[in-house]
Amino acid sequence: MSSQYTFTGQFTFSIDSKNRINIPAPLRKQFSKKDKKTFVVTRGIDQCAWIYPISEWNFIQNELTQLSSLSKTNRIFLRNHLRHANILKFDSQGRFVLPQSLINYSSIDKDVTIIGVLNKIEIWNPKLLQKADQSDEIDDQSYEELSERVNI
Amino acid sequence: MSSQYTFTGQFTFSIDSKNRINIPAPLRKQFSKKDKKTFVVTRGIDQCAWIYPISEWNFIQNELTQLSSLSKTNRIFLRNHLRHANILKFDSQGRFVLPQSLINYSSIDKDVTIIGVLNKIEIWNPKLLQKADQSDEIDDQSYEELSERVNI
DNA sequence: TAAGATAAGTGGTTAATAGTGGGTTAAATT
DNA sequence: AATTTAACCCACTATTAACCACTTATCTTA
Repeated sequence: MSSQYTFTGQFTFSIDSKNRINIPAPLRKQFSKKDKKTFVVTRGIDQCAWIYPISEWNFIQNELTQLSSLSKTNRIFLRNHLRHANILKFDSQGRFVLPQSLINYSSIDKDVTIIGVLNKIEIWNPKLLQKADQSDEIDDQSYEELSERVNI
Repeated sequence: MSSQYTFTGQFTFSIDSKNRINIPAPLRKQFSKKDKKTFVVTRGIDQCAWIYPISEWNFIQNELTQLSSLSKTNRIFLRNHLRHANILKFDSQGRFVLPQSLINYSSIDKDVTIIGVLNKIEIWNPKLLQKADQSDEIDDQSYEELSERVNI
């Protein structure tokens, strides 16, 4: 099953004095009626926050139940991915308050860069994203491997 | 599956004070009804912007959904390819506004050269395209390799 | 070939929406 | 009860998107 969400694009907004962040309108508009402005914010694997519409999150949760807790890797993975998940809604203006723990985790200060990555939305400190841009290069070998899976 | 689009030709237009670019009528006319004037503009691999009709883009996007975000290479790849993708429509006159980030990326100033390249349309700064023409030559060896894949 | 008609490219104006800031009330916590 | 926190509402401004208008080019038909 593939996602109904296809978030794309990049936006730089500011976080206000009440820790509210506006979801860019083009992304917000994609939210289906059934998801009712409800989503999950959690830690990204990189130093950013991830947002999943609730139906996407439920789907991921389903996959996670397949992982046996007998494996240590699985236990750690499950713990770290579930404990930081917050179920939230955005308000009538399309904003939500980013929990302090995630502000700390992703070192967010005043400005945030919001990017659409298919089934999720990422919230970054612009400077950290820029740094990641520079350091995270894909080597030729990896490109070769990707080219066998994706035809662009 | 092969594309329904076969864009060809070259056109030089101007970008106006509101960053609008006109899609040349011969290219525009090819847009199918189901795509409803909707397309994606994103970074080209060379220093230009790429336009995909939405159905073409969806096909690419489908392949991208197969990549798990647990892989670091995948995360970087997905981020960098999706963040610059803007879903747009052209207006009743057949124009669209080129996002500032892409204007910067492709160093577009006043005039643009628009060329059809099968399933996508490329937007260039005329000077850069000319420069690419001169420097990007295909050597005999590469032509030999191509000849085994394409029968012209 | 000329004239009219149609379409294409370009420019500007107006109306709607998006982003941002702040205040008020309700809820929760201590 | 007092203080803090969160939800809700209202308002301002800048940007964007829809609309209208004009000029140039192309096509058609007499």
